[in-house]
Amino acid sequence: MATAPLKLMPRPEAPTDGAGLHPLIAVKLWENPCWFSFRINYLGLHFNLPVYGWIEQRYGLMRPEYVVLYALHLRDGIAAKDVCASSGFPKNTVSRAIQKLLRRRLIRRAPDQRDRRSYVLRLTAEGRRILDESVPPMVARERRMLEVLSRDEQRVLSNLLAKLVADTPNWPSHLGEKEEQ
Amino acid sequence: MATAPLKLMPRPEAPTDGAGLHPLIAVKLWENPCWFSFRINYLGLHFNLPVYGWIEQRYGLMRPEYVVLYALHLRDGIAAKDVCASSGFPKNTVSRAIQKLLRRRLIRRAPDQRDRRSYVLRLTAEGRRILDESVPPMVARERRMLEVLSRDEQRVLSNLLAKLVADTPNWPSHLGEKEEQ
DNA sequence: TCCAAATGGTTCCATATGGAACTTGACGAT
DNA sequence: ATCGTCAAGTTCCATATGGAACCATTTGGA
Repeated sequence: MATAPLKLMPRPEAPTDGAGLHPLIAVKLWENPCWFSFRINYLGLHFNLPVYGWIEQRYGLMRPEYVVLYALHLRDGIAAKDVCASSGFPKNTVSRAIQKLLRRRLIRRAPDQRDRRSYVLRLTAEGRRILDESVPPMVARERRMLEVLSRDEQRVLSNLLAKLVADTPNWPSHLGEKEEQ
Repeated sequence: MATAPLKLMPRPEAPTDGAGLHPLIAVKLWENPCWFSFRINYLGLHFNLPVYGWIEQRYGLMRPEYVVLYALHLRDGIAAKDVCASSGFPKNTVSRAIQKLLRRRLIRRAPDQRDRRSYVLRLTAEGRRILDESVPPMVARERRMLEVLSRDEQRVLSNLLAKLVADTPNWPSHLGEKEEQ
């Protein structure tokens, strides 16, 4: 039982910032009981929209397809179920994405020896090429987003967000559950 | 020109946490050049999925519809364009959401005197009732998510995220732009 | 050992979603 | 005044998306 969280996060400092902010965005930012989820979602949007828009019109890859590709970039040899678990996409969406990537020869797959229902996915050279080309702009975008924060602030933010992510397995999956599903 | 951001955020402490984490999630968390956007998106997911799932099956309201409702909860008398600007939904989606809310008498609207293309949106008593009922569980969810953080950590996190949101108007809207669209 | 339940992946289908074109009104310049 | 441009909202349409049912395999209990 932690101490009760704050009722509402107050405007931290003089709003010298927030100059060009749309009035309703300012309201959602400063007078919102759900300040956390709004900020998270809003920031996510400002990454996803430009990044996945760019990827789609440059490579003709939908978001789920690129998500699969990117996951393989981090760990070659994973299975569809891993992509589902780590991305939150439903398995049919991931399945379809994989089909399209196979047809375009950006990945290949082999039956998993340990579990014959499953497949081991791997990047092809062409798939790797696309990633080598597209990841740097993504990273650049992120850096641009974080640019207002000092290096120390970035470190602190990283730690706090990591703490939250690491705690997600303990969160109830539905609303109104009495904890412990 | 700020100092160059960190190449990669290192695992901050001994991974005493991260116990029940799926291996690929751990990888995306600790070995990801785009650590920020992953964490943001992942956390957003763990709010949106349960919350909007609950709202849909309880009230039959889709996400865009509830977003409109919630915006009116924060500021009565806004217009559709404000919801678009602050939520990131395209205007046709918001338009449709408003139609459905009108038909269900959860909101009403009047022509805007200053601009006769536009409408002033307001909650009805029934709309307000739904909000009074549904907002507390949402807030509870958020609190549950933030529970691992101390009150001070929550305050710091709030400030850092607010800084970022306040800076969004300065971000280029497309990838690969040479700053300053 | 065998059967029920769970799991990885695919297919089917209904629909929510967003791009593009359109209508009406505002607004600035000449 | 009048025209061209832009903005607010709506409608149309093609499609990406996710729920549900399905098959094949694995798992774990009795």
